Amino acid sequence: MNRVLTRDVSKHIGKKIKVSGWLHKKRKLGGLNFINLRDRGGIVQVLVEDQKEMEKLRGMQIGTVLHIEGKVVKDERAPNGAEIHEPVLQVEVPVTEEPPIEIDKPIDHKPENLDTLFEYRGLSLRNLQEQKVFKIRASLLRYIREYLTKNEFVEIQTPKLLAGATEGGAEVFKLDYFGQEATLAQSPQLYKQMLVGAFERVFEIAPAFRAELSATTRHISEVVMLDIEMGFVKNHDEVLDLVGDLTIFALQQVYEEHADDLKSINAPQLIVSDKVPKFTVEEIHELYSKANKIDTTNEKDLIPDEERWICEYAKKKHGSELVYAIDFPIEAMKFYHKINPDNPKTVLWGDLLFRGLEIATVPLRENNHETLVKQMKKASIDVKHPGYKYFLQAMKFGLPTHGGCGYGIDRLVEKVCGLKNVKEATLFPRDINRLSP
RNA sequence: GGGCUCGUGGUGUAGUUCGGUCUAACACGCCUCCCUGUCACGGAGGAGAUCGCCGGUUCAAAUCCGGUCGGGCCCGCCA
Repeated sequence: MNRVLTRDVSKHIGKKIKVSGWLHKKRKLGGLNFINLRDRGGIVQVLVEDQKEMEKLRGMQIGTVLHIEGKVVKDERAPNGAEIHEPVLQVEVPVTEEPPIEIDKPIDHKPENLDTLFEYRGLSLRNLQEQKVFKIRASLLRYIREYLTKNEFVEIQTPKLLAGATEGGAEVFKLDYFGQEATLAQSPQLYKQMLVGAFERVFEIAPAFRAELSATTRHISEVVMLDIEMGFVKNHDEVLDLVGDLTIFALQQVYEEHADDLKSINAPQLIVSDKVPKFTVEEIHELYSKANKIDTTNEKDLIPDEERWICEYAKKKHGSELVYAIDFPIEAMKFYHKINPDNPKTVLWGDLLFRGLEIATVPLRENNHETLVKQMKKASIDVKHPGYKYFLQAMKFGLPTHGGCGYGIDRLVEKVCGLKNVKEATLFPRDINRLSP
């Protein structure tokens, strides 16, 4: 007999079917017993009246792998209007050990208890509520791919084992590579720029490794980044708008497809407008300083509280939970950024913020070989180092005006699902204290 | 790198302020039994913790002190 998925059971009323899955819940009421069976499609209720059949489940814990044959009966009292009667149970994998955490009820996500959640991650993901986050994550990535592919971006994969650091700034992991020192890529930055010379438009969804000693709710040491790079752009706004439109599209699609899931995990309602509103860093400093009586006008970057504040501001005044901070001061620039020709104290660089958190950086690149070399020397970078040599080679042989983004997928999922810690949006998070599971 | 916090059965917590009736309580889970419409089922009973670890103070330590290990949060930095 062919297997029927639990979500399709109600289509077989009156027929005998077979379902396979995991024992999810036992409710014994004496002569009448209910068990729930979980498979990839959800849950089905099985009514077990035969004591001999029920005996097969004595000592069997949640997670026991079962095959059940029985008759589908329509009944208003059953969770989906139908359930399985007169079942014959076959235990494929008996589970006799009590699960260390509960998986049939919502799992506590208090910060101090997240460690337990991750210690038993393989089991906690069997919880239906936990799974929703990762189904939503998968859908987000699907819609992002869909949008970019439609706009003629080529999906690429760049090496993660590198001969040197790709950028300044973030700390990198060092490792032994056949006797030579190698690093783990903290971003595909220079590779994706090189590939603009070949494909014009590229994107990559891949892990990036950050060795920073940051223990906060928004840092993990292995992150999944969406990197986009596009050539022949007219100006910075074109790049900002593409990344903004992409985000609005993916969010709207996911909120439509997963409306029930998002509601059940208490995700906030989505508020977005047609375009992501933009504020210069200077404007944000002024607005924030005025509203909060704290002077941030001398900060080179936004402080975390400003990021939260401007998001609230944009939501109230512009009906958008997405907001751009643009024109960062030159003190914070990286060597490959393009200085703003209209205001040389600033860089053509925007940060995309969502629900109080920086989720992407969206700059324009310096594509003049000579200017770039100057900027690298100013940043004390060895232009002959193998980590930069080939990047400069591509630059020398013609890269058009281009820009793109580094986009934190984990952070996006966190905020979409209304979670409080980026680790909760990651299947197996890596942080300064955790390298397994 | 800096600062602040927490550690009690399998899980989540109470108790720690002010040491003593803590012989450590509650909920969930687990075990046995009862229960014919449960769906966070209900009821009766039961097992399970030397209170992270080491040392100190004291007649007496889950509780106070020191060290150590393991978490969490914030800042810096970043996605």
